[in-house]
Amino acid sequence: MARPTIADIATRAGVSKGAVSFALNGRPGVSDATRERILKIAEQMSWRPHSAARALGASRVDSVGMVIARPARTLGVEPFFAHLLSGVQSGLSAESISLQLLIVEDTAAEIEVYRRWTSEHRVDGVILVDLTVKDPRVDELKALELPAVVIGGRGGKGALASVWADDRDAMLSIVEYLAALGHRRIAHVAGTPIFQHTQRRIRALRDAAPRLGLVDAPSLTTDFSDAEGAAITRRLLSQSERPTAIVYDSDVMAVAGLGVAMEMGVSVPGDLSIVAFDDSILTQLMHPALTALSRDTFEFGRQAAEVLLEIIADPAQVINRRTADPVLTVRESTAPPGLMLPSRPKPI
Amino acid sequence: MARPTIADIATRAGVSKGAVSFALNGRPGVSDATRERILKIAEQMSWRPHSAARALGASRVDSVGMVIARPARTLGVEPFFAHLLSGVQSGLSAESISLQLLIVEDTAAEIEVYRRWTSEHRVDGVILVDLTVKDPRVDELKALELPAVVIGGRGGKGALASVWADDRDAMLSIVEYLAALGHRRIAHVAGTPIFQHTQRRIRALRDAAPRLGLVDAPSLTTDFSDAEGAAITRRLLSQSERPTAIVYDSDVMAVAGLGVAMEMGVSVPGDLSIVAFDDSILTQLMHPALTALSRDTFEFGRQAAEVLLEIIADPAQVINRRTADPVLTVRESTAPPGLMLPSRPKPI
DNA sequence: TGGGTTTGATAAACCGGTATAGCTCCTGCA
DNA sequence: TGCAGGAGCTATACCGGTTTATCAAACCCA
Repeated sequence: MARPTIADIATRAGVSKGAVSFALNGRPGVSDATRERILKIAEQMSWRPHSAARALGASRVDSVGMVIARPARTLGVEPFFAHLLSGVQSGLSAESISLQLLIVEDTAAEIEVYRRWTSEHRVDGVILVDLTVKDPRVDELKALELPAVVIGGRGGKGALASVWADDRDAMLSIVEYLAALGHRRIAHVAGTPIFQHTQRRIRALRDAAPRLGLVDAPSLTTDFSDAEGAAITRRLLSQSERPTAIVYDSDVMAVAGLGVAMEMGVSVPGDLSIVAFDDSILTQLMHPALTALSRDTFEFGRQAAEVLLEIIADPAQVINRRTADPVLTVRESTAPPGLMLPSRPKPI
Repeated sequence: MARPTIADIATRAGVSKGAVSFALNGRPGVSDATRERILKIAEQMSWRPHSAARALGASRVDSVGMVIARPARTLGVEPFFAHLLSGVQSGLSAESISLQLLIVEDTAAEIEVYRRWTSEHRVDGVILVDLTVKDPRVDELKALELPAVVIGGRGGKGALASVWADDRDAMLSIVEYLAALGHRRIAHVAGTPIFQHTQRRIRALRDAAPRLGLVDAPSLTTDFSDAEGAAITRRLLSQSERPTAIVYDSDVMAVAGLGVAMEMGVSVPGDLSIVAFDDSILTQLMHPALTALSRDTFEFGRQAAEVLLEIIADPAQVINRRTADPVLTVRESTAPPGLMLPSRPKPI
């Protein structure tokens, strides 16, 4: 009882292969009665298209790819990718398109993968993350004519399709809140400057500083690691004029920063307010729980998938879709500067 | 300049398609001289096999699948999957086999995916994680005749291939260490009892308790969430006879437990030692840093991929490969019970 | 020197679909 | 009544590889 093919269905229904193909794909060429009959037989024999056969004839593969170029050890901690992935899949599953995921070490390897995928016809399109300034992947993908969607960053003049949230607004919502609390010395422990989103956040803070009357608003870049996050925090808190609030570009760095504050006897949020530019279970596990910017990452992924399918259907168009704005979830790590706290039982 | 096919190579080399196929696949049927010539031309034209065409003729697809059945929100925090994935990929990339990843909500959906993959010929085999007792997936995969490897749990009588580490030994190494420090009241905040590894850990502790002279060694099951981890810890620490050490089945729960201890004024490791049955950046970020059991998850994944490829090559065999034993990484959260600590600057 | 085996290569079938040219009715309209 | 046009279907080519049957030439040994 091997898997049935459309030929089997054809004999059983007493029609030709072509008729079966028409019926199964909802194309004209067969009467409604015949179509009905064929569909029923296909159902009975539990027929499923052989993906390779279909991919060979037509040129679509019903599969899209996503490559993440980061060393594995920095991956798992952030729920970002897990949520993004589920979102992407939920967007794809409607059309029962499958997803190829690859984790590689660097961008060079990533580009190599795109080349291979294209020449082997393994994917119909790809989803890009972590867009850098002057990202070489953009040109490469254009050259390969491989449909692509950029997550989190306008495709720019190069004009790949994109799905993005407004980093600028997000940063503003954080610093405006801190300024409203009375903070004037706000530091920003940023990520790697090669990422476009890092750049946008830095610029947003710099631009807003005068308007909000901030005395000092330095952005200090890091490699996103907990170690550098801690080191920079240590430096900031050792200055004679300490910041009264620090914004971290990731939850991991924020947690590391909190640890440093504790270790130095700086009370949070009494002496220092902390905000994480990314929410996760991590921020909630801490004592005090960290105020964080929550983004709907799942939805982000879902929309990216949706846009990619549209692009694949019609590669001529360029779609730039803006997703819901991130919202600031205020928890226990932010307060007016210098606030005397009612004694909590040993804050940690 | 469309992608070259073997027909193009054949004309250019002045031979038949068949000869080209033989040459490119290193099979006998062509002379060394001709083979050489064909390979050079293929190289020049930068030929790559069309994956669909190859999959159609032969029956392999050069692609394996992995389905993770967990709600997305519990995923990302643990680096487990990220490391596992990279490991799997490193094992596959040698043979340039691609990986299909799917995150679904439950086992029913997972089984549905296996059925679909099989009937659509999308994968040559699959990798299973989170084996439960009486796991329905085992029978299903046998029925589908889909090659499979179980990660972290012997295939059992059902006899799927497997790659496993010794949970029993791992648990023993933890409790023997704690017992050696002098602990006699050790509690175990376990995961979900439906998982085989949870069962094995519980049994290991129960069996070892008398030998180690443990007064009390309860295993309390949870859903692996930080909330339940915290709740159980609260209950344990409210008893008149508190445990002096707690072993947590995951790093997230251990962190939540640490938070509860702090909140209740129980000093760690002075009054309570904490061990996490899984290591990650989380455990290192805490103050005190948590003693944890480190497993080489990457290697785990790599070996699983390796075994899967062997199984695919020869489905008759059953491989059960044991990986390197996990090791206990001692940090700051464990000490002899009742130890007076030299004052640390505000331990958190 | 002749029959049998080995070597190197070819032509053609095949995998399971899709696309298309073409054929046979049937209908409608002049 | 004759014919254009369309609906409904069949036959067949095709996608890009792999595999098999076949065959000619070379080789081997008695």
